[in-house]
Amino acid sequence: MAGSHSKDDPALNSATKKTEPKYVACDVCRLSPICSPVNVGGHTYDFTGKMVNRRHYFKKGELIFQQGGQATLIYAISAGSLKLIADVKGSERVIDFRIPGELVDICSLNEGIYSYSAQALEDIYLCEIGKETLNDIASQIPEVQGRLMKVVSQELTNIQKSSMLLHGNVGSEEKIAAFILNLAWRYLNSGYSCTEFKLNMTRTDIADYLGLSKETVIRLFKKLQHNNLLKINGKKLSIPNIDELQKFVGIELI
Amino acid sequence: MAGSHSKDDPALNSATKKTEPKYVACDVCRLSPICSPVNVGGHTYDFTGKMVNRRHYFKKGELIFQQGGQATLIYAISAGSLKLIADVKGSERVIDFRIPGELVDICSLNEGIYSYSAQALEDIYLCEIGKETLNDIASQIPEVQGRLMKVVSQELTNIQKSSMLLHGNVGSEEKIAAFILNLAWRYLNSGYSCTEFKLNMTRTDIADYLGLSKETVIRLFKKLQHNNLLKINGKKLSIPNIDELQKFVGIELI
DNA sequence: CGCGAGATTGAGTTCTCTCAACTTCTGTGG
DNA sequence: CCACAGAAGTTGAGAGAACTCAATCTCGCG
Repeated sequence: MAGSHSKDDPALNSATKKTEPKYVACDVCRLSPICSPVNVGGHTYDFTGKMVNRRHYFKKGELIFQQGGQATLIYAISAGSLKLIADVKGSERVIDFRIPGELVDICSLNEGIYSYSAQALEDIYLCEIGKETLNDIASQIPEVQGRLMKVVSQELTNIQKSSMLLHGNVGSEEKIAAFILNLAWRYLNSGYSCTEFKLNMTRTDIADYLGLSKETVIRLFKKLQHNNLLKINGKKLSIPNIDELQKFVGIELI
Repeated sequence: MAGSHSKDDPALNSATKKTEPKYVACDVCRLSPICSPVNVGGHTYDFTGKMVNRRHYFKKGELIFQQGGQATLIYAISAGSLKLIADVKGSERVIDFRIPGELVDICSLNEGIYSYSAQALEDIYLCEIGKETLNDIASQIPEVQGRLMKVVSQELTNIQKSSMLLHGNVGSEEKIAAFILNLAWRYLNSGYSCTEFKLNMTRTDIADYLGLSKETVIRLFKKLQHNNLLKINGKKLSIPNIDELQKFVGIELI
């Protein structure tokens, strides 16, 4: 019964076909203020050609950048999703995930090196912006500076909100629910359905991200499903009643 | 044997005497770029008088601002420390702590309302900046805009680093160690000793912040002390070997 | 079709929480 | 300065949650 209508839903289906992925619309991308033309002294300029490399393709499993490497580019996801991972005591730890429309690592703006690695969870397309060029243009054109400011402070708010959500919950069941709610919220921000989307990461990734074992994640998914807070079928997830989920998590996000 | 040299250590002793607290130096404050005079067209202007209210006093336990309230001011701590708390499912949850030199809630820059409350952990002094005025001046003077950008993106990096540190650890013992390491790093950033400082918050606050019970926090403190990673005496804390602690946590921060 | 990664399930162990008693610290009023 | 009350910190014991280990199942891909 499920899946009949999922063929055209980009959230469920991004880049699964090898041919042409569903790119996210530029106007939901967090970088869109930067990519829009600028009006200076009555003339309109488009700087993006100088610094934006659009839709760079990366294969599933490929590393986009590596922890410790020189940070010269800023990435935004056009299609597909990825995970951020860091080496902690010799083993890999999942720091976060990124979905279409989101920035990958805005922190690198004022950091010289990447503090984690980014790995494609599926075939993805990224827009890349040269950090140096962006900073140069921003320092010369106040309008761009202002927009960049908007982008960064919006990102700050998002990170803070996510962190509060995941951090504030004691029980593991609530933690997982909060994780899903956070994802839902982010899909909504990128113009997708917030009640039905695909979990592109493995259970192990989720477990690692939340600091739980994969078995616990599986069992709590089942428990949440039993309590009618989630419906999960493999990687397909849907939220029957988002208000119930929010009540359970204890935070009004959507 | 302890305490003989602690009388003049501001980290150990901020605002414990009722008379005059040890204010943090302006040049370690995260807002100092904003408070410094600006050069415009060959002339030097100091806007701070227009928008900065210096060293506003708050009593221990007092609320600086409240979750849901209108965010009109941005705060930086001049002396003392505070906790950020939010209401989750009817009960109070500790979101984070702030120490001298740090900004209290830079997120409110582009949010209309506070997403949590701030409560003084001891008698504190705060510098307040009017949000509106700051935004106005920033939009008119590129130099200020650029500095504000610097402040915000630095804050973004800090939050991200803290979140990564606390989020990335599986075991509770490592979680607490990471919390202490994070505090140490922040005290260092504010010009204090990173190996010896005071825990101004209660054990319950720490437990709440980390999602543990207060009993577990106490027991794990004891365990960490037994393993020579920490020395704890009431609220006084010292780190015998910070490299050992970092190795234990698995992240090189200092 | 078979391989391998990922997902699932069960059983036993370990860790953390809860509850309750008790001690210590702190601030206030006499 | 002392006594007292309330808050914070500490400790122990039993219950519950999450982890580990191991076996099995499923699905996508070559």
